[in-house]
Amino acid sequence: MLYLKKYFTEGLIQFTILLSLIGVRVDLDTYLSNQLPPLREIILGPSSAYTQTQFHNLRNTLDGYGIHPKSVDLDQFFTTRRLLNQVRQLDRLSVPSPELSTWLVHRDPETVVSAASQSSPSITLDNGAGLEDVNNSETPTMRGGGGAPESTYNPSGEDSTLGAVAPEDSQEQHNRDGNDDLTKEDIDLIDILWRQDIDLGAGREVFNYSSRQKESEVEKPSPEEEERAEAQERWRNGVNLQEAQPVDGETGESIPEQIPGLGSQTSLSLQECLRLLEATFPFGEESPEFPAPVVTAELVVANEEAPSTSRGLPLAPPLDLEQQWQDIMAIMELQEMEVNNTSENSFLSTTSNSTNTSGSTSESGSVGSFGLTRSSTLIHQDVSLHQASLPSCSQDFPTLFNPEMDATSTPRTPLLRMSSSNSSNVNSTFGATNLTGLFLPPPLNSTNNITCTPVLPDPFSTLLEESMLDEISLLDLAMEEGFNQAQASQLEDELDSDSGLSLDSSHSPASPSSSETSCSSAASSSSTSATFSEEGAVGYSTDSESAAVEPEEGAVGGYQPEFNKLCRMSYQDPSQFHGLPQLDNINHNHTYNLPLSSSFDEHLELPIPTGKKMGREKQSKLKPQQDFLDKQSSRDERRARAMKIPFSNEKIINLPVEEFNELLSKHHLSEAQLALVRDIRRRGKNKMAAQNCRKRKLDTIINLEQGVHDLRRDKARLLKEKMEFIRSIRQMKQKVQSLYQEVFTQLRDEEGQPYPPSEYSLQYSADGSVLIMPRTMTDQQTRKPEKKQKDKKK
DNA sequence: TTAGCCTGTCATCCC
DNA sequence: ATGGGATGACAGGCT
Repeated sequence: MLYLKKYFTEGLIQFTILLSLIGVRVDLDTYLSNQLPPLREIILGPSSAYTQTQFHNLRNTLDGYGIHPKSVDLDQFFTTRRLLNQVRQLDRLSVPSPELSTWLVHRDPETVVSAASQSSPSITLDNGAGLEDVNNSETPTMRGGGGAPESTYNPSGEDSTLGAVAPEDSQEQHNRDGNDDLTKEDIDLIDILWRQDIDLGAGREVFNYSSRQKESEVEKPSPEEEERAEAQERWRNGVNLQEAQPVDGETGESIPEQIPGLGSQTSLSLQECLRLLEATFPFGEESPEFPAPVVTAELVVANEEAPSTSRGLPLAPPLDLEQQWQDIMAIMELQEMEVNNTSENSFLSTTSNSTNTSGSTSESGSVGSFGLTRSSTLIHQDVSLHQASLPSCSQDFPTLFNPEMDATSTPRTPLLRMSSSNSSNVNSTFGATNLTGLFLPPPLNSTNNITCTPVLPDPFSTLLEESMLDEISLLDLAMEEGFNQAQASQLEDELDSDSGLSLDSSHSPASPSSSETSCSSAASSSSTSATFSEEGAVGYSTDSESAAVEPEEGAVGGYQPEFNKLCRMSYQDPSQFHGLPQLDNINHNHTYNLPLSSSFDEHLELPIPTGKKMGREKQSKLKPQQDFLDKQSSRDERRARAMKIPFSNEKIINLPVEEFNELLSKHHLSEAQLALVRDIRRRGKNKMAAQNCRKRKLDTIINLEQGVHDLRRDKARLLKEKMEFIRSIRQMKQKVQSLYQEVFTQLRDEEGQPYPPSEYSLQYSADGSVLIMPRTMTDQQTRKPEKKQKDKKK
């Protein structure tokens, strides 16, 4: 029971942490019953996957997670997994560069070439004419990947995938060389951005904070500081933009108190919203002006609570960029599920093409990064850039760079018109492919248009901001619940980085959840071949790994170290393999650490390993290394051989206790031999136990990763819902406000004079009637609860 | 040469 | 008391 408790505790604690971090209350039962069967196994107890004799059955499943992490074909599986993880990482990291390169490509082929070779700083994204000119000639290049003189891009799907990440190689390398924190990407982006500022001759003052950082960057600011700066700037921009909205700053302060539910409730029903609205937005309480949106109020709160942490800036970045992007990415993922309209090829063509272009020289690479990094920093500053990149859907959301998301970026023609340098062009630019339609329900979109100032005309900006604000509110919530910001972020960092897990929820073409698993399963099912070793383990190697074995060595039965790699697992129950069609023809050797002599003497029930089952490297190594082989034989094998143990290590280890004792009684062994045999048995058992233990750990990690992915998705969905509700609330508030104005202006006192709004206001009474009251009275009534709430906050 | 990973082994706890 | 499973820690080999 203890281990069960342990599993439960482990899973529960980690998920509790996750949930607390995310700020989403999730019904665990739902996950246990529906979404996370593996998790259920973890929490409720060890599953069959944890027993040595049954996880073979899982080999047959198509799901990658069905392949047990320590299954015998896991060599192939994890090799594939590692590679795919790398690709996945590249995919994430690369998002920026390819996108930017595309910009250059579209601007002008010759310019691109020159940019690639000379890193021309004269390139400006505001040059609309250039983009227009290239429109006709460039479109086929984007789609087909051919024709572009500077492109060496291979249009094949696989290559395009890899090609798309080619420039990220350096990034990946960089990542590998540096620390492995996820936020490193952001740091890299910032770094590139700064370099681009200089390269393009852009005034540093364009990036208020970044430029200041840049000036001091000669002294090499730490990556953490850079990241903070980035987040800070984004956040401050979010603040400014929010404040720029037609919002009454005075009223904005009271709103958060009025709608406390929003902070702790990430999912509100419409009725709840209405109820909240009614309950918290009494008529006439405030000035007739429209009160500040809730999100703004939350921002204010965050602003007040966030201590200044760096460089005298008053505001600290309340949220993690990576987290931010992942959230949005998850939202996009959600959208992707709703709008399943992909066009990977054209997307990949574009990215790959641009990849090659930007990758031709280092300068061009940095130039290629310009668009993304710049936009990522200037999402709220440079409207034209930002909007211009929106059709591809990736400039604002670099980590969302995802072919599956290409539904939003499929039309290329608008992209070529993205030369608009003012916000008025946005609507025409988006035209039929307006992302708003994908992202927001039409009514909400209209709401957005109503409530947003021209500063924020496009839905992505709003979305991003709101997502950020949601993050803020969630963090606030977390802090209210006992998490301080540092703890929360630290925890998140630990979860995202230190664990070594890729919590990336992106669904790239190399997405682990799909391609990786299918790849591995395919490899294991289609090209597996059974291998047998002296250790008695059954191994599987793919064709690529298969090679001939030296017959004499097989006959000798020497334990081959490399061979061991294919035969890491020892299994006790060969019957588990029966019933698996693709494994029917597999012979099984369940000996374990079989001593050479005994294996020869007893002629175990297993065939001599054939050369086919040996790895290629083995071939090259085995021949000249007969002595080496002996050395590499397991110590127990050698000991058993030396002690002339008359039976195999496999028997020593795997026989049941009764049979084992019987075996010992049959052979008259010396004390030393008996001790050795028992040691061999103990070590063999422990070895398998260790394998299972590690396997279990891996399983847990994988399941947790999946769980995190699911939670992120849920979080994104909830955030999206919340945003929609907020928009609805805004809309309703506006309606209420207009109604209020209309009613108020029509009211007349006994003398037929209108009531001055500064002295009177309308109040809802409990019975639904509307009263006009002097403001002095309403102030007295409303201040009391305000005070109470303020006290509560403290 | 070094770091990271993998595996085997030991010690220990627990059932 | 014994066997054995689970797991942290460590060492050695490999890449």
